[in-house]
Amino acid sequence: MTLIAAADGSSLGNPGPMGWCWYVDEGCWGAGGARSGTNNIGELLAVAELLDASSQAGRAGEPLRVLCDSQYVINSVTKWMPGWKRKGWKKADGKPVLNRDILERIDTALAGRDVTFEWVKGHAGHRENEAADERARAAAEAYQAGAKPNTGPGFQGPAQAAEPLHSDTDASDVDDAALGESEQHDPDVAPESPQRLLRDLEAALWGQGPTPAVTASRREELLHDEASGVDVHGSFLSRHELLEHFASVVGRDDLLAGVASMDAVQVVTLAANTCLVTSRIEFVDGTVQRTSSVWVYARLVQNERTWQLRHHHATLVSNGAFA
Amino acid sequence: MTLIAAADGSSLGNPGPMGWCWYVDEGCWGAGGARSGTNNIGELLAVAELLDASSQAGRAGEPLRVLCDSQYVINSVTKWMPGWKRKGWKKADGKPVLNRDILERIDTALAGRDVTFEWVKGHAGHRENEAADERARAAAEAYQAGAKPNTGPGFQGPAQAAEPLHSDTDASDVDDAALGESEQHDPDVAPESPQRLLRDLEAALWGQGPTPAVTASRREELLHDEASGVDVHGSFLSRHELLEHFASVVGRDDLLAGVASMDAVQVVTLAANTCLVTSRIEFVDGTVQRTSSVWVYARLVQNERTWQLRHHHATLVSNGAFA
RNA sequence: AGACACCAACUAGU
DNA sequence: ACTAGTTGGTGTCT
Repeated sequence: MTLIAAADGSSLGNPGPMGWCWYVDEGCWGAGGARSGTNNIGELLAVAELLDASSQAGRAGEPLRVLCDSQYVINSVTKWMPGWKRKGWKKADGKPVLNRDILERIDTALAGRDVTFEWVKGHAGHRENEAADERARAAAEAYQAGAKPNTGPGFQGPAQAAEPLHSDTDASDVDDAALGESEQHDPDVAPESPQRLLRDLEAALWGQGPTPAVTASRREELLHDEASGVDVHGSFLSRHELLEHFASVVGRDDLLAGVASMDAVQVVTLAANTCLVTSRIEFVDGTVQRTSSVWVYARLVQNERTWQLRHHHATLVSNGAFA
Repeated sequence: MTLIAAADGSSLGNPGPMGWCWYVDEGCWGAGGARSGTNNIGELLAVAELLDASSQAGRAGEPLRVLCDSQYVINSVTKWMPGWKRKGWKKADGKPVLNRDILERIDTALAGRDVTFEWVKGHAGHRENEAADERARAAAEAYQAGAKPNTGPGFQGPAQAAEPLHSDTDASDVDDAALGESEQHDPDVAPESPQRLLRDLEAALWGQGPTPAVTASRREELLHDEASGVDVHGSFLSRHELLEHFASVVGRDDLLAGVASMDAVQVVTLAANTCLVTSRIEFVDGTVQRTSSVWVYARLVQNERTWQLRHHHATLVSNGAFA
C-alpha cells in the first residue's frame, strides 16, 4: 500500500526555535526540533526523519508519496541535487550549497526506495499539510519554552483506528444515512440546509460517498433536463455528453481509473433553489480536477422536487508533480 | 494651541461598508464612509480628512498630534513613505504599494505642517480612540443600511449648520456613472430580460463590448463580495485573486495579450436573480478558454441591486493545435 | 528578476 | 474559534 505523508517545518523568527513534523494520520506521525534553526532546515529535516522512520519500521519497500509545501525542498531533492553532486556542491554563483549535510542524508535514505514528492500549497486547507504544520509549530514552540516537544507515536501505533482522511469539513455530521430516499416535504422552497445533501449528491455522481452504487437511472434523475457542462478539454457538453462523462468514470472496477477522493467541497447558496458546489477531485491515476457545479431544486413531472445538476465545469489541476 | 485628535476607521466584513472618523472633542469631530472599503482605507481616510478639515478651518498653523491605533498608518506615513517615493512606490517584494492615492493625499496635506503621530492601543479604554471608533463604526453601519452617516459638527462652533463640504472624495464615488442604463424599479425580482444585460456585463469584465474602459473600481462593483473562481490551472480563486485575474488581462494595451473576441455566449436563468453565462473566449495569443459564470442579482448596501459575478470557472480549450 | 516557504507587527471584522 | 487588510524581514534556490 502506498504511504502518503505530509512533511513540514517551522522556525519562529527565522532563524529561531525550529520544529519539524511528518504526518501520515492521527495514529502515525513524528515531530522534533531544535533550540534554533532556519525554516528550510526544518523543512528538510521533516523529510529526512520521515524517510528514516518509515525505513526503521520496515516499510521501505512500499511506495512513499511526500506532500510538501516547500519548493526549495522538492527542487533541491529532485532537480538540483544531481547537478550539485556532479559539480562539487557549488551553486550557480559558485558558492557552496547550504544545508548540504541534511541533503546528503536524504539522498542516502532515498537509495533503492520509490519516493515521489508532490507540492501542496501551504495554508490552503490541505488536511495533512495543516496537520504537519501545526505539529511542527508546536514542536518549535516547545523548544522556545525550553520544554521537550511531543514527538508523536511514530510508525507503529496499535491505535490503528486510523480514519484515512475522511474529509469531514464540519463537525456537524452525525447521522443522515443514505440521503437519497429521505425527505419529502413538498414545499416550493428547498430544504433548509441543503449543504450536506448536495455534498452527498455531488459525491454520488462520482461514485463516492455513502450511496453505494450509482445506477445509470439514478444518474439520469440527477441531471437536469437542460443540463450542460464543460470538460477538462474545454469542450462544451450537452446533457447527453455530460451523462457519458460521468458514466465513463464511475462504474468501472479496475484500479487504473475512477475517483480516488473528493476534497475541499464547498456548497454556497445562490438563491432559494439554486446552489453552487465547488470541489477538488483526485483520480486514481493521480490527476486532479477542480470542479464547479450548479444545482437547482427543480420540479419534476409528478410535482415532486429534487436537486438536479444544471451545469458542471471541470478544469485539470496542473500542480507540478515532481518525481 | 496644540490640537490633539484621534483618527480611526471601520470596515464591516473587511472589505465591506466602511467608515472613518476623526475626533477632537464632543463639539469637534467629523465622520464619513463609503459603501465598500477595507479597514486600512478607513484608517487612512480618517487621517486624510482630519488634515483637510483642520486646514480648511484655518488651523494649519497649529501643531497637530494624531492619536492612531494603526501601525500600518503610522509606519506608512512616517517611516515607509520616503523609501516608497524614492523607489517608485514598490514594496519590499517588488509589488506596488496599495492605497497609494490616499497616501499621496496625506503626504501633500502634511507639507508645511507640524504633525506628529502617536500610537495608542486599540480597544484599551483610550477615550478619544474609543470615541472615534464608535463614530467610524456608526458611519459604516449607516452605509450598510443605505442611510447617510452623521458627519459630525466639523471644525468650528457647535451649531455649524453649514454642510460640511466634504464632498465625498473617497474611493466609492468613481462608480455610479456606468451601468446607468439598466433601469431602476426597486423590486425584489430581477429585471425581466437580463439576457442582454448580462451578456454586456460579462463582456465588460473582459474589456470587450460597448463599455469603453473597465476601471478597477468598476470591476470591484461587478464582483460579488463572496465571489470565487477556478482558473485554467485548476486553482481555486478567492475574490481578491479573481479581481487580479481579470485585471491582468484587461488594462493592457500591448497587442500580445488580452481578449481578442468572445463567442458562443449563452445566458440561462437558473432562478429569479440567478443566471448562468457560458462563453468561449479567444485571446490574442491564440489560446481559447471556455468559461462558466454565475451571476446573482444582489442587494447592495444602499438597497440598490445589481448583477454581480458570484463564481467564474475557466478551462483551456485544447483543440489539437500542434505546431 | 522570479518562485516557494518561514516569521514579525498592528488593525478590521465574522 | 475563524478570515481579511497591510506592512516589514529572513531562508534558499534558479
